[in-house]
Amino acid sequence: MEAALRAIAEPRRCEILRLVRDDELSAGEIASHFEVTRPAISQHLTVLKEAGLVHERRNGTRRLYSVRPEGFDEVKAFFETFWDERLEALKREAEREEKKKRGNDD
Amino acid sequence: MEAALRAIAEPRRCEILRLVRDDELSAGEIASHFEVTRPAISQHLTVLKEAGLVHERRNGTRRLYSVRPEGFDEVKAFFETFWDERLEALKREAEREEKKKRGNDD
DNA sequence: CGCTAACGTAAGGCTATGCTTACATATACT
DNA sequence: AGTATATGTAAGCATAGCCTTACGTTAGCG
Repeated sequence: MEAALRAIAEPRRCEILRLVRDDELSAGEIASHFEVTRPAISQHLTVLKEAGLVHERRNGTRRLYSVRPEGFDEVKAFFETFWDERLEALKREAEREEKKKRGNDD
Repeated sequence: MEAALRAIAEPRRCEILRLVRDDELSAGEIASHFEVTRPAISQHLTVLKEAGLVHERRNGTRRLYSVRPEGFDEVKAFFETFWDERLEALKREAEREEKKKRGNDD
């Protein structure tokens, strides 16, 4: 999870994700969209892959990258549960208040 | 947006967000939950505040922090539109394919 | 006022990270 | 086998980020 968030938080990687979101692109094609050198992009791709956000498929000497939706699902789930737990906590609090009120009616 | 993602991606800040998600806590109360020094937490709180993820309310000499749901909404919206745009792109691609197929029936 | 409590801010150290220039690897093609 | 193409990996540098200690600031209280 944390790896995925850190990976997405980097602007260049976020841009790469946009590129491979719609099309499956080779490392070279991806790199051609940026000003930085090819190795820099290669390193970003490694980070994204290890974070589970992209999928790598080899075809001959080329490596084709595409977005991996399951990785994003994980992040989305994090945000969902974050608020679910909040609601749970608020509900428990409300019940506690209710009980207190009934116990010693101040 | 990017600021919010970077802010959340940091483990300590993520933990802080969990703390102030359910309760409004003072800077000192938040700091007491961690091993690191109080100034370190203060700096994290500044980052979270500038990212729009927490709200600061002053009460006397204390500063009370609580989560700011709108900040999270922004991040959630990012993920939503990310996939919406993807679907749009896929749809356009499909239509292009369809047209091509009809044009020269190979 | 002077003092204390609860903070934020500044300056500096250390590590992580993003980038670059080499270099290594691996697949295809002749 | 020998060369070219597409790519990852290594080493090193510069900057950003997290932490600590020291100091500034603001609100309450005698």
